Amino acid sequence: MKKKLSKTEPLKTITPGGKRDESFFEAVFEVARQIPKGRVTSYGAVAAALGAKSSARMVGWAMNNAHIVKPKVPAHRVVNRQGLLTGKMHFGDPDQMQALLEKEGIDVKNDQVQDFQKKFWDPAVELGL
DNA sequence: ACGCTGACTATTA
DNA sequence: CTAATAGCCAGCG
Repeated sequence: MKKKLSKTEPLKTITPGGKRDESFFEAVFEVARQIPKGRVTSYGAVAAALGAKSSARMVGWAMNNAHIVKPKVPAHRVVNRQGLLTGKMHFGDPDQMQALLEKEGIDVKNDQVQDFQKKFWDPAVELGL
């Protein structure tokens, strides 16, 4: 992270509070909200469920709005393919993500989810896709 | 309008 | 095993 002087609020096209733009984000948020407590998924899995498996980055980018939109999206349940908490630094407090996961019964060691594959929740399957 | 950056992933060396 | 590279798509200077 070189430097983040961007004071400007990211993304206004989503118009939080006034849902109307059915963008890629809403789809991501919807899926992310379906993640059961005590489960985790990956950006690629969500992207794949949306039909954009190649655009895992867009999912992560959408997550950037997750803590801005309502209702709040459990972005802490979304990790990378390795079960690594890559986005923990975006929660305001890096420890918040891990704390939330552990609170839900997920073991996290060194920013990595233990038994990730066992706790993995695939939206493409669970949602009947 | 062009180029850089990014909460990713898979492939190749 | 780890490191580097390409593909991805949208926002921002």
